[in-house]
Amino acid sequence: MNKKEIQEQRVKGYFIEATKEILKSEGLKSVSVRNIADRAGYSFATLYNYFKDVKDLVFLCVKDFRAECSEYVTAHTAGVTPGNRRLKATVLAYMEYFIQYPGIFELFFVEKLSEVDNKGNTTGLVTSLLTELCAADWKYCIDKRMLTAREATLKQAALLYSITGLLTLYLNRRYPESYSAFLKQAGQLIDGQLKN
Amino acid sequence: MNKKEIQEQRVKGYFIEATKEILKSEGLKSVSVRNIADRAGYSFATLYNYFKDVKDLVFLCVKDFRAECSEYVTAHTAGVTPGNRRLKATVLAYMEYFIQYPGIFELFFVEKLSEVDNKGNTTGLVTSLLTELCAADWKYCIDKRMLTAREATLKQAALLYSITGLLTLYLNRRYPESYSAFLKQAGQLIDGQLKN
DNA sequence: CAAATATATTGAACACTGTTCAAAAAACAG
DNA sequence: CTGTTTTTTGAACAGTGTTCAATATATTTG
Repeated sequence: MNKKEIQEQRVKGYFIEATKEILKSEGLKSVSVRNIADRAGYSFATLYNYFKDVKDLVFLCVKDFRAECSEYVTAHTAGVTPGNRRLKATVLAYMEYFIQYPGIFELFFVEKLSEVDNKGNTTGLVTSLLTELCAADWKYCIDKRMLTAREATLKQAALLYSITGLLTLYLNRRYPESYSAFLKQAGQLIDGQLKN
Repeated sequence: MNKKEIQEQRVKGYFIEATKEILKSEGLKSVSVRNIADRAGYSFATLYNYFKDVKDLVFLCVKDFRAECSEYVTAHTAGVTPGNRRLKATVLAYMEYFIQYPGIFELFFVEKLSEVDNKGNTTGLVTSLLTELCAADWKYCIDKRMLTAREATLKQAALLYSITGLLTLYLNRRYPESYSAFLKQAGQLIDGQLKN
């Protein structure tokens, strides 16, 4: 039945929305079956009629947050000169988003998936985001003969790993100790990767 | 009394040893108060007479693992030509150690500390390890006029972030998908950072 | 050595976690 | 309204970390 499917999607949406709210406000540590269900207005047991387990539900949020992060970055880099300038602005905005929502960083890069969740393919969604956001500017640099395609691929990978590492250390270990020091490191990192 | 202190350190050692065993074999997910106490031969309640909470105990393992990792790396880079060659070998051995013990990577870079645990200063122990292991070779490169001191500092930081990010993505998201692809990325990353 | 005191160890209890399942409630069909 | 199907639900179970009063073990004292 179509009606059933619509209603099912609606209820699923309530649970997903509740989970996203908790992730953005209190973070991953506060995400629990009872907590989600309370916010969604259902019993905790109802959750299991719509999702096979809580991890399944949690990782369904990745798609939405990916889109939100994408919008955040494009909104904060509108009007910046294409090429290296916008590349740097893009990466900085990307980091800003996760600094603002540490729970989403945890969800994207830290929290273990349940088991073979090849369906959602979280890894692909997560790792392709920065690549996608930078794609136009890498292409710009290649077209302007500032880089070869191979160099761009290498730099893009290096940038993804560096940024992920810096965010990991800052969010989990407060390293560097201050936000200004973090920003300085981020700047040096990006400049270092783009130079030459 | 000195006798009391010796005995206290002994019992503490039993708990720490038990925790380290679990971390190396089953990983962080299997570390629980009851699990540790069972292995140590005590009741779970006894643990709280020696440590303020389980996180306190867990992070006391960092010091030992740091030393172990250090030994692992120096043992696996003995006889390698100093400079860029040994720098690369050092970083690769450093990664190997965490690939071998993913639970220790989690402990070092992921697991949240309880509260202000400034006493143990986990962050310092963790972030200074790679720096320490590479120090002699950076110095070598500077002395040989291959790098300026400032360049070395920048490259050292970039390397720490890249390596941490690559390990994070590989251990938590299986990205890249195979170990051989991971090693290839690691090689490219190190070469890229060391070049020029 | 025996009694009194101090210390160490312990299990019960509490509040949480995720998950399952049979019973109750609601929706739908005839 | 009755009978059937679907949805929702709380009880229950096995886990988690932590606290605390009771017990068992050492140590000191008479």
